[in-house]
Amino acid sequence: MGEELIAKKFGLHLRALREAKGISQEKLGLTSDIHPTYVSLLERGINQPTLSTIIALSKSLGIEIDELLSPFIRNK
Amino acid sequence: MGEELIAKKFGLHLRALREAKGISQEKLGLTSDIHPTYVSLLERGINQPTLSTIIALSKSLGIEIDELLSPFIRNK
DNA sequence: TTACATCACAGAGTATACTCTGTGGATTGC
DNA sequence: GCAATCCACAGAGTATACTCTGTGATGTAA
Repeated sequence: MGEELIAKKFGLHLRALREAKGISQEKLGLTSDIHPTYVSLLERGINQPTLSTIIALSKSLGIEIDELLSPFIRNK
Repeated sequence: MGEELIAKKFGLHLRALREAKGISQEKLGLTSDIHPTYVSLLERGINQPTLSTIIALSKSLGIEIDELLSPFIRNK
């Protein structure tokens, strides 16, 4: 799987999870200590997150890491 | 959780998984297309992986992502 | 001893993750 | 109309992820 595809899949899933929570990129950025413009970059699949970013996002979204990364895990 | 602690926890776990498989950093690097010296940096907790690196490592180790990231997932 | 495997580590370079400031478009509600 | 919210996006900067080459230490086996 190419890196671009990985970033796109992650971004779409992140956006879906955030919208399911009904919060804005701005608010997600505040609670996760990630710059809102970077949340936008992640959701659009332009950049891909590092481990600490993944952890911060899942914590801020109130979900486990394997749910945030479920598109990359079989049988989930 | 600080970024350094995250990198250290990940590194220790990665090393344990690799040694459990009985393969060298060199071989893991070859099969995952990650430079062996970088595998060393990850295992020593000096750097932390991006999502694509996490995916490449788990695939090369023959495990799922949530097993590679289990130190950061509750109830695992 | 020699040779080989495995790894830590340094140093230098490139690519990209991430921050920050700002602009502007598309809503929505007053 | 105006104001406010939400977001895409540009541009510039800093931090760090990642590659590559090389050296040396350790252990093990011929």
